[in-house]
Amino acid sequence: MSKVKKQNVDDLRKRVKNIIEILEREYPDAKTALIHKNPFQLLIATILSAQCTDERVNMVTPVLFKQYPDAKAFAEANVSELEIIIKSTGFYRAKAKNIISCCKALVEKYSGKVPNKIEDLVKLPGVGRKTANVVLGGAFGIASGIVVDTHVKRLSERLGLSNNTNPDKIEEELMKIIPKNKWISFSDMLIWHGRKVCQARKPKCLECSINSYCPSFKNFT
DNA sequence: ATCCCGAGGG
DNA sequence: CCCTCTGGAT
Repeated sequence: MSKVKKQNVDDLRKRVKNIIEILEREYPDAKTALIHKNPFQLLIATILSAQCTDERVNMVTPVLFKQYPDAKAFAEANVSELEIIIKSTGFYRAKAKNIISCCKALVEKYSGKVPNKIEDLVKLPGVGRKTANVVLGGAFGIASGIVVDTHVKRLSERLGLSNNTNPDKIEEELMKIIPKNKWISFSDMLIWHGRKVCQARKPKCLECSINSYCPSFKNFT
């Protein structure tokens, strides 16, 4: 690694440390917005959350889990009945298909229990790194990586923490500059901040608590 | 019109 | 790398 690059990484680490300190005060109980601590329910809720708000996911999950309490029940579910229940979360056909095949795999390979290793989770149908990291962090408390969703992606770019567009590359870069004990809370804080302040369209830069650390501040004011 | 706590497939 | 899948909120 070149000297210049190492210096950049050190600067980034310092800047991230300050950003994290401010956000921790602003969002003291940053944790997953999906209300399920149970690994299985968190997994299903996270699959449902693609391109859809957590409020809407939390709207359907009570009836969903009453109807299908475990992986076995989902594995044997009727596709169109499942589709009707999750319709309001969008992408419902793909999600229903993914959830059923995911649960079939859980029943066959893991006797219905959610594995706690990222290599295993990512192999499940419909589960990518984002979903896997949410489940590992939210339900198992394991910092196996960093959740990169559209909010984390957008804020990382605006804050100058990563120049990449590929979520896997962004995760890789973030892991280098963020202390491991902040991996789980970091994404949640960015997601909260991304929804409340640093929105995609009209970011509220003037009321942003970390604007002095943001290279994009001038672009929006 | 445009965006939302994505993943699979070409 | 791109595209598609979907309803709902703003």
